[in-house]
Amino acid sequence: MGLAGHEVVAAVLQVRAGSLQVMLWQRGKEPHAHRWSLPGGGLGDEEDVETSIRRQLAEKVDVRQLSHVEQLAVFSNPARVPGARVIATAFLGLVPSDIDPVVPSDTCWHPVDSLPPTAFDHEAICARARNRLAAKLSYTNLGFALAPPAFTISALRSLYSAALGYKVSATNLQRVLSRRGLLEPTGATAPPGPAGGRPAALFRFVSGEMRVTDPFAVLRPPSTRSLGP
Amino acid sequence: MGLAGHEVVAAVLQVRAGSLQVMLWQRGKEPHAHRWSLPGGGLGDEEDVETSIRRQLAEKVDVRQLSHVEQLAVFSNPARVPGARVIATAFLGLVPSDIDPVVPSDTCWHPVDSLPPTAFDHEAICARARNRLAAKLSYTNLGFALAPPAFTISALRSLYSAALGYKVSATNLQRVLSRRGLLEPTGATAPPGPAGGRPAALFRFVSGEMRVTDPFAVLRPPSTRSLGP
DNA sequence: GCAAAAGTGTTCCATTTACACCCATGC
DNA sequence: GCATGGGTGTAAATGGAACACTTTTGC
Repeated sequence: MGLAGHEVVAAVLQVRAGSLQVMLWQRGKEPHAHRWSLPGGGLGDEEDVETSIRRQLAEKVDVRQLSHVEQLAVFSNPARVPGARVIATAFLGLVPSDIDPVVPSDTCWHPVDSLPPTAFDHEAICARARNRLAAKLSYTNLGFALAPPAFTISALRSLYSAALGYKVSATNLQRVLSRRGLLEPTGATAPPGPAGGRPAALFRFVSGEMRVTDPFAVLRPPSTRSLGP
Repeated sequence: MGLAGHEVVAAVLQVRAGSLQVMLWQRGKEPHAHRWSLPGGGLGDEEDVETSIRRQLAEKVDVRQLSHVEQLAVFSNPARVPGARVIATAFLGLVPSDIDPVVPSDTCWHPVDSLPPTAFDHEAICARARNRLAAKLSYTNLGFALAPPAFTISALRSLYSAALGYKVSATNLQRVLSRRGLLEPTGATAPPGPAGGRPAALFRFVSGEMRVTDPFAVLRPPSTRSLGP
């Protein structure tokens, strides 16, 4: 194993059954036996932290279809884990809602709203992940990482509502994302439900790479003429 | 020294002489002799990364008056430094424009626009620091960390212009910051210059702690009545 | 009085929200 | 036909940008 005293962990989030959930595994041994823990582990000699967390998620829990991975922060409190000192680089990982990864028997998903007893500082890491996701949904195209390849606007609305924690209007969601050029219609439609109703058009995200779409909320650079240096 | 293979470094930024500058020291020895480097060093046994970078800045370069410190990211490319592997937690540090820290003779300030040859990945870290500062000036009260205890609006305008890299209007700057409740008049005024002119009122920032002031650019929660879950 | 710098009032514009209305389908 | 969900048109509100105008000083 590579660098001693350093680990990488990830809060992998997905919207499942209408709520935002995080993947946790239950520890079998001390310390913190039976508590729930984020996946992760040591850093290899030849890998950077992002490569490492992707490898470990793929090896340990078969999460290969991450639609987005980004660094959150370093957690370095000397007492964060008992025993020899370990500092952690924490990541946010996202999985589209149509994927159901095969996970080991000690691993399952938990709503971020009601976490079971967690190990170490993993609750704080989950909270950080959640906040980062909510913030970026507002000013980037990160919705692509929660959504399947094609979706109706109302399906997208549920994803955003679950991730943000409050109801989002389908009308305005479509308008905002369309005006920013993030959505395009696939041309196909979804069949209506048993109760009838107009068939919903299917959309896709134009890009699968994260991009900032609302860079300057205020204090924009002057628009037309230069005001000088 | 504490944890092997891990260091903390900081891009300390300050607006000096109308431009945004970063504090760098010139390396005397290999590797990367004569190149310019960010201050930092190893992590002690009993300190977390933020405590560590604050200690090192205070010890090595007498920067005790940091108005703001925040984590940027971990830089972990296995080849980022020659020899034994070292990963770095990078910080952004800010110093108010009225402070002139005493720095060692090998250390000086450089405009972030025209950096000298830098060591390792320190140029990328500077770029990250700069971008973070510019972004947070727009949606937080972080201006307090660049400004002296009391200042005129046009002085504040220069600070924002230097940090953002483009001209900011004094009129709108005052309006935006006042509406958000970030500024308050001290009651005093600054004397006009030799050419005359109306004396400028002095202002201060209400808070010296960073706070997000513009949390939802779009996709706000519904305003009045709840739409249900 | 005049120039210079500071501050305010007003208008304009972009964007988002809210809501009413129209559309397409199953029964 | 009518209930049900989907989509659009449109008005209202928000908030920032631009710019003209007033205020206060030095000379």
